[in-house]
Parts: sequence; C-alpha cells; structure tokens
Amino acid sequence: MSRASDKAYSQIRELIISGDLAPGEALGEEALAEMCGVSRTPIREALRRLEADMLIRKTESQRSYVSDWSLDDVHDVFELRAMLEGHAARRAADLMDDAVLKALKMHNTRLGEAVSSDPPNVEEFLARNREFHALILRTAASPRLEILLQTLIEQPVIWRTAHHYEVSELVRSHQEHDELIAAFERGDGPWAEAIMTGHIRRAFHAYSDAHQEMMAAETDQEKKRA
Amino acid sequence: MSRASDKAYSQIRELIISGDLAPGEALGEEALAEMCGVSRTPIREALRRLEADMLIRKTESQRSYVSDWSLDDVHDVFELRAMLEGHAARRAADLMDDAVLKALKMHNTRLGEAVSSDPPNVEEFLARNREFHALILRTAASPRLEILLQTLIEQPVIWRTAHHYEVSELVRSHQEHDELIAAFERGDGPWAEAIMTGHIRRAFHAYSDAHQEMMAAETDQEKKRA
DNA sequence: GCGTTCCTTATTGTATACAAAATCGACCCG
DNA sequence: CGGGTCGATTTTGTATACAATAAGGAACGC
Repeated sequence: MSRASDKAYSQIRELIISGDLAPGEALGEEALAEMCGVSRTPIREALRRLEADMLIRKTESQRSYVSDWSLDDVHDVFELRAMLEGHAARRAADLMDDAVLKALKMHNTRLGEAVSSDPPNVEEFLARNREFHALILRTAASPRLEILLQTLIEQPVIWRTAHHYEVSELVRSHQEHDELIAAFERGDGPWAEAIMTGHIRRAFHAYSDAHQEMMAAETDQEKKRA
Repeated sequence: MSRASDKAYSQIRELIISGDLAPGEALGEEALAEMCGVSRTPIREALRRLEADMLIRKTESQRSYVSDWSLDDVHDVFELRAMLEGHAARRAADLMDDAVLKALKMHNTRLGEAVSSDPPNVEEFLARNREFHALILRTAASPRLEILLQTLIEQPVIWRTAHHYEVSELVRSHQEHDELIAAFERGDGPWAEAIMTGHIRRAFHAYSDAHQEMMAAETDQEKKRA
C-alpha cells in the first residue's frame, strides 16, 4: 500500500465509486498524474487494475473512460452473482462452523437494528450486508470464486443506487438473511443455495426500481431547467 | 496487436502455455525484456495482464513467477467451470437457433472423426472441443460470463495434461456433446445444464487420472537417474 | 556449528524524455 | 453548404535513468 501506484489506484477508485468521476467521463493520464501527485507510470499501472475491475473501459484507440453500465449490463451482473453466491452458500453450508454462524447472526442483528432505526441507517445496513455476504463467501473456501465475485460486487453503479432502496426491501433482505442462517444451522446446502439465488435476484429488482426512480428524478430536473 | 506490450504478452504467454517456462519459474523483468527485444515498460504491462489471467503470480515482494497449480487448485477451477458452463448451457438452450445448432453438430462430427482416427488426433479433438464450448458460451449472450470463464479455461496445466487423456474419455466426451445437442434441440435448458455440469466434472476426473499418470512417469524417470 | 548483522548485488518502482498515434479544427475543394 | 484533407495539438506508448527495496552472502559473535 506504500507504492505510488497503489495510492493512485485507491484514489481514482474512490473518485469513481463516489461518483465524482461520472460514468463516461474521460480519464487523461496526465491529468490523473497531476491530481495524484505522481508521474504517469504508476497511473498507468492503476488504470490497468481498474480496467480489470471493470471500473473503467478503454476504447479501441486506448483512451480510458469511466465505465457506464446499461440496465442490461447490471442485470447480467446480478444474474451471475445469483449463481455464484448461490454456489458459495451451498458450499458454505457444508463447511459452516459455530464461530462463523455466530458472526453471521451478529452481523444480521446489527443489520436489522440499522433498518429499524428511524431514519434507517443505510450506511450501516450496507456495511453489515457486505460483511454478511463476504463471510459466507470466505466460508465457501474457493479462492477463485472470491476473485470472480469481487469484480461483480464492487460496482459503483450498484453501490450508489443502493442508497435509494425502499425500506421494505431492506426489511425483506434482513429476513432472508435469517432464512439463510437457518439453512446453515441445518447444514442444508441446496436450501441455502435456493434462498441465496432468490435473495440476489430480488436485490436486482430493488436495484431496478431504485434506478428507475432516480432516472425519473433526473428527468424532472431537466424539465425544470427548460 | 502492433504494440510492443501486446507482442510481449503473446510471446510470454506462449512460452508459459507450451511449458518452456515451467511452473514456479522466476520471471525477471530485465531478462524478459531482453528476450522480447523491448524495454521493461511494455514487459511490465504484459506481466499485469498475465497476472489477471492467473498465468503468473506475484509474491508479497512483487516478484513474478509462473503459476504452479496444485490438484486442489485445478479442482476448484473445474468446479467453477462446471457451474458457469452449466449456466451458459441453460441460457443457450433458450436462445439457440438453427445456425448455431448446425455449427455445433458440425464441430462434434469432426471431433468424433478425430477421436475415431488411428491414432486419435488429439490436437484436432482439443480444437473442436474448444470451438464447441465457445459457441455455446457465445450463444448464452452474457459478455461478463465469457470474461469470467476465459480466465478459467485458458490454463496451461489443463491444456498440457489434455494430451494424456485416455481415448475412452475422448469418446465419452463426444457422446456427451451429442446429448447436449439433443437437449438444445428440445430447448430443454435444465437438462442441458445438468449434462454440461456433469460433463465438466467428468472432465476433471479425466484430468486427475492423466495428471497422476504423468506424475508417476516423472517419478520413474527420477528413479532411473538415481 | 549456528544464527545474526551488515553489506553487496539484483530486482522492482518511479520519474522523465521522447516517439508514435489519434483527435480536433482549420482550411480547401467540390 | 457538405465533405474531405492536411496539419497542429493532445494523448498514449516506449525507452532510459535513477531511486527504493528485497534477496543473497560474507563476516562476526555466540
């Protein structure tokens, strides 16, 4: 983490995830270098990594842009997540132990509290949700599965939209986590897989709704300007 | 493809896949640069890409080595392939059209001929097998699924070992492809998925057997030397 | 003899300069 | 006025030099 390229990577990544660098925006190497206070060499390394993360794309002429995802793209990603995380849940059910189970319960309890509070603490919800899923993934004990899923999960479009989910979706999410925990306690892999797959698919619908809401809001603003 | 980094990437990649660069071997940037006739800068770009392909790994101190895969690692990869290609097969069954179906039949016919010839044409078998699976994958119409699977499929350990499969395994593979085609003709997604998943899992067993055979052969050679 | 410390050497990380390529705009021609 | 070509400018690709860091080995003390 001490290397300049790592620093640049984190910095640019944060800018993309926060939305300061908007989807479709051009990323000039020199400009980024000046912004990060390093030369172009580590910037280029960082851009390669961001490209592997699918956070940026390169045109045929090698210019870099922040990735812009269509709804179809996001749907594609959620379908893959549903399958991969379902697989992870099934494996995790076989390999589950008491310590992990206890940690899962703790995270989901805190997640439930975050949802119940008034107003709901969405940041806390997202953090606990993240930990919950990460723990299951780690329990599945497949290093490559973790790598594959990481690039699918860490997508800014999804994270940004998550702040606009309906409260009812958060509640449902909490309940489904409990069902997962129950499946783990019984060591029922197929059941855990089925719940997880549905859980992710419903998360896509929550995303889709929130996304359309946001789009509509933007259109309204444009109308006001005109 | 005209860029030096692309040239270096292909060149090093070929050396790894062919086995000229053995698993575990150290990859010094300067040595590679001299070998490829370019400077270290494009070499570094190439190494990043090879790392993303999981063809090389980097130690904590950032030195690069050719990936060495344990049997467990390979098993992990095959399990993921079984799931992902199974998913692809199910989707492909829904999206299948006559042109693709015809192409699949053609590839499998040629594959069968390669297996039946005496001696069996393993190169041809592998090429047709590759095309067959790639075609199904493309028909599934999920760009990200293709990306995820690519890194799992293009692994030199697997390709090298493939040349030592038993003929009976090649015959079975041919038959299973026919069953897949039948499932596609009926538009039966779940069936196609089940066949594909089993197909890949059995391919792992073929790999495992061939691998042990090769290990035993190596041990014999060592004994002869002593 | 074993382990430790320090120094030498090899290797990777970064900055800079320059070359190659692409984009954009002005200008000209039809 | 539209289209296309050429050139100026921007942007990316590569080479090289140097700095930082890690590996390997010799000398030293225990």
